[in-house]
Amino acid sequence: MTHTQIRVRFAPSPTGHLHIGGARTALYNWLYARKTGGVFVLRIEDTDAVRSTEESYHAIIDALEWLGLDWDEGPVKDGPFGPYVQSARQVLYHTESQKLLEQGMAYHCFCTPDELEEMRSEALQQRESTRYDGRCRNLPRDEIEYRLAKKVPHVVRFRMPDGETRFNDLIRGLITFQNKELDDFVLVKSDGKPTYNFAAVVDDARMRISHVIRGDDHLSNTPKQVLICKALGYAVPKFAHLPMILGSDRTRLSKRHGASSVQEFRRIGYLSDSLVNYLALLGWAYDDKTEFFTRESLIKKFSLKKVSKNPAAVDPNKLDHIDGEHFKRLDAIKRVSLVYEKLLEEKILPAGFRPEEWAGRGTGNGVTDPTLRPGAADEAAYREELPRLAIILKVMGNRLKNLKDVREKLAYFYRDDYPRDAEASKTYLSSPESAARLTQLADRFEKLEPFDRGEIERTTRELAEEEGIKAADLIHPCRVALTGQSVSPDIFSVVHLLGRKKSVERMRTAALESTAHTGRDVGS
RNA sequence: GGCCCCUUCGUCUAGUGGUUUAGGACAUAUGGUUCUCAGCCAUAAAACAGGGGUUCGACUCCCCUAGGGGCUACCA
Repeated sequence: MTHTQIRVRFAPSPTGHLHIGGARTALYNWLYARKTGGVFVLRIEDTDAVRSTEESYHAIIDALEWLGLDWDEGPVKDGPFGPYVQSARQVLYHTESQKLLEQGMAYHCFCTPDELEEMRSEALQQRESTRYDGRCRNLPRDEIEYRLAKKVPHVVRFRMPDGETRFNDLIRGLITFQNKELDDFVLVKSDGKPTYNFAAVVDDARMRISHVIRGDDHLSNTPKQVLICKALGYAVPKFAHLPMILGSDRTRLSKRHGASSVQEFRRIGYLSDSLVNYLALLGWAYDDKTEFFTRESLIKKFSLKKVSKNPAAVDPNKLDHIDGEHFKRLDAIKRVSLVYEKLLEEKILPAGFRPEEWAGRGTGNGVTDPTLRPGAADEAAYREELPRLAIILKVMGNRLKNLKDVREKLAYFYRDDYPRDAEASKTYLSSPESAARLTQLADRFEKLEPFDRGEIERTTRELAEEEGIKAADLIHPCRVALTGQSVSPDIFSVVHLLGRKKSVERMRTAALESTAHTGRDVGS
């Protein structure tokens, strides 16, 4: 075994979804391992029997896989230092705690939770420290044997030595704690399970972890862990404590802050590449310019030395921007299939959607692919719609910045119950003139041959000129009639993509509604 | 309360004693282009928490104060 091999780990507890704070910790560990040619270990810390769930375990595994953070050793992918789930390592914690007990570095404590609670509230009242007072520290040997034999519930506590404990944090430098500030903390709970501090140290040592990279909420636990290491004769790993990630209001991340789990970001439609890129930037920067990174470029550029010390607040705007950058760079095929999936997920694509009804053959719009099989089953719907969707995306251009906006920006291409902006209708569809113009324009579209973008524009401008009005006076009502919004891509392309049938239909409906609203006949 | 950590534009950050009138990005505002929007181009506003030192010189080093965060569980 090489002693220089770098081994890092991500050790989540399966008590909920993977938070973006945890995701960032996992990412930095992964990056460090990949950068140094080291090993990335995944370990599940499920010593809290009450809060750990199978569901959370799967959620975390899924999230890591989605982020592309593959581990070299861990659940699913076994390695030489397994098992990698703490509940399966019970014997080990037991033997290690026995060692400590035998050497007198730990002791049995029979205090009940009630006693401890009393101790604590008393200390609080006297405005004293709430540390354990050590009343079981020096129980007579036979007394201990007796209670143990009688199976009196007990825990194992660490016998805190005098002196001070220091360690050199890779990000924060030398940190010193006075041991008397730490108390005789619990190593083994009364159910026989190890506490976090104990299990983590034992596993880190047995798994040969060389660098512990984790959130800075663990900074205060570190001296305890160093002390356990020393008591057990383990080599002390190097530590790197990452700054915390805060909500946009700079308080601790919680449900109030909207999306905070990887799973939610995924559901909203962020690309995993984007989340990885954004998370990397939360607490780390390569230089004063570069902010677009792929996993590969991050591996090249990442360095623990450049990790910042101060907590970072999540900025949804910046995430959106980064996401847009990645979305923009997607190749066309990939983008089309991602958007198609999103359309399905969002249930925008109605079951049994038939492209030809919208812009299909015979409308002369040239959108359909002649190689497509007619009457295809639903599974083939994708293949059928693909060419049209590709053109929709091309026409949308950079207006569709990400997957997140698919619902809002693409619905009118796929269904008739797309959202309508009341303000837009009021502005462009409420006058008698607009109804009349829509009708005139629809009449022309009905007869237009060929029905392509160029002809659509030509006839629209022609009508405007004949009527002595600006083209915009035709364009705006038409846009609202077709899309329900006052913003859209190039309107002639939209008419073309929607097809003659749908376009004319929507324009006539809008004209009718407009007439109904004004309450009188607007015929010539 | 005790201990530990942190403090550059609204946000993420660059900056490691002089090259700085403190740079970039997001967001914001204004103008140009256009059928709207987006985009693109140009421009603007925006920060070294406060106070003491050290030094010829401090955003950079030290101390204090303030603010924020963490730990102080038989949670992790």
